[in-house]
Amino acid sequence: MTEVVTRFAPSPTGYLHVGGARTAVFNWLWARKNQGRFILRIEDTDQRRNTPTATSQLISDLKWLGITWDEGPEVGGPKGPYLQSQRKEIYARYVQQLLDKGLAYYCLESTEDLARMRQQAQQQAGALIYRRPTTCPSAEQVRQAKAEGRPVAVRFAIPQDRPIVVHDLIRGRIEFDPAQISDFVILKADDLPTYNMACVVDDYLMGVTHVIRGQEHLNNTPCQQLLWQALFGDAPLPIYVHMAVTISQSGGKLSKRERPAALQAALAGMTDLDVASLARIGGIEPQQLEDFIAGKQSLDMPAVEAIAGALGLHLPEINIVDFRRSGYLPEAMVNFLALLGWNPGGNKEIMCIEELIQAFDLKRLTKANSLFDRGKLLAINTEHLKILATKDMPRLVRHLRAYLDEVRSPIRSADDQTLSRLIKICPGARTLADIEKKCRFAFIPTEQLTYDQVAWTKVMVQEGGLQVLPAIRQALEAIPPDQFTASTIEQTLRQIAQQAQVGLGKIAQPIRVAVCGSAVSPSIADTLELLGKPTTLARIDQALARKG
RNA sequence: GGCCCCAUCGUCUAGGCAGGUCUAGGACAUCGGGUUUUCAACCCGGCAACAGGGGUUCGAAUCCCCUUGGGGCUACCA
Repeated sequence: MTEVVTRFAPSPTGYLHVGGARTAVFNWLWARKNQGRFILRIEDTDQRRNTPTATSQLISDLKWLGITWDEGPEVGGPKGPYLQSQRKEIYARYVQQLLDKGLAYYCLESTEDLARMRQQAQQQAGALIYRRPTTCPSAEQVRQAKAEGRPVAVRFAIPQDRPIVVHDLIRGRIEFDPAQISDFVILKADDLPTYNMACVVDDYLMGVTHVIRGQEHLNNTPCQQLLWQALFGDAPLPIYVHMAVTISQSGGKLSKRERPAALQAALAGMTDLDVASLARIGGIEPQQLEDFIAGKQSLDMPAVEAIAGALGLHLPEINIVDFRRSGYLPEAMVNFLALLGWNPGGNKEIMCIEELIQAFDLKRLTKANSLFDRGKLLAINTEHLKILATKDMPRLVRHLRAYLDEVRSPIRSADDQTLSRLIKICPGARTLADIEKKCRFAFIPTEQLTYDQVAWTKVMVQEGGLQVLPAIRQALEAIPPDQFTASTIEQTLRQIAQQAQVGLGKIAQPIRVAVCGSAVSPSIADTLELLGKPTTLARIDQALARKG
């Protein structure tokens, strides 16, 4: 039995996308399940699209998810380098081999030539299918073209003598007609290989046994298989596994465009817009914002996020960072991603990493595309939050701290013991953001406390909260400082409620609004204990003074 | 347009390959009720699906064909 080797091979064009993360999860799970190796390979052969920071961002997103690789950037390995841009000479050797064997040939068309040919083909049959001309450019012509700075590419000649049969682990036998497949470019004019070429060479050299990827690559597979056979003869092909893809609510691919689209839709639906100040927040011109709202112009991410943030708008999460910033747990993310297109067969859904590795099986991958459902993610996150709180509090505290740092919450100054306490007094929280929102009142100075006007009017004015507050204050003040604990506070408040013959809510809500400024916080006793006696009293006084 | 993949509740799916045990199971969402000091969580209950049409068969969600619908590819992107 040969060792299982899988790889995740993203092209570094930005943040790690959920779809990419899902591919990474499946490859990683399969390698771990089989005690095999998992490789991270960076496919940066497109010089125009790659951004310099993308690789490090990608790496930090994978690390956050808890995905570790045995070979790749940062950890190295025997088959490196793991950045394709650093493997140029390797690919060049293999391209030359194909050229020598007559299985590939040069072509000298310019981009404009190809565009013209494509247009012509469109009018007749459909797509352009490039075929080897009877006489290909000679070595002399190639040299001359290069000297003149004209583009020179190398194409692979698709053998036309037999159908191409691909075997896919979940889809079975798939037959392709070679007449439908264009002779594709393997070496670009910039001397870098194309995806199909680099992928095949690297998968072979790195000993990849299972190619697990999205089904958008299914049509590349005959090309890659042909290339593999031309280059490596009878060497066993990797096992191809084309997973169904994840699509968005709107139908197509889950795209980064969803975030700007959500913002645009929200802005377009607003009546009283302060375009000038919003544009300033986004760091753009008012006219640009107008055009964006009208759908005439796009905005870059920082601008989109700044404006959405100013409006308190929640944008749909697309990248792994988005989920991290929304307070999701990595183990919930991995659990959810794994369940998108796979399931263990029984009714078990909530699984920790170890359980996922145990249960994972490529044969149980689903064939149909699935819709990304954030509601389900939320539910899974809620479960994991609950599990971690009882089974691994230190770990949960680390997650919470990382989240607080990420969103620069005032709570981030608290020590670990306090964080663990916050988690305990927020038992039903769905995300780390819930905990932050619910507890931040205790970490801002009393004088900077803001009051939610709706809650204030309802609880303090309409329901007469301000009238009962002085008596409550008196009772709380009577509690000795060393006994100002949740249980004593609760006892005291219940007594007041009983004597006044009202429900606890009539007592608790006015205090809550007075000390938190809002109608939402942990249970009232926990809230006051967290605040401490002096602050509690000071805030009640401040609230009482507020009525004027 | 051409080629490839796919099709069970609103969503993720079990069941399909080895046809009867499926009056189709679970989870999320939703709705109703309960608990409750707010939010959330929690408990109980309800609604809800085999895309359509033809075959094969004693019998089809399951096998075959067609239609329809969805997705992907059709780059010197990956």
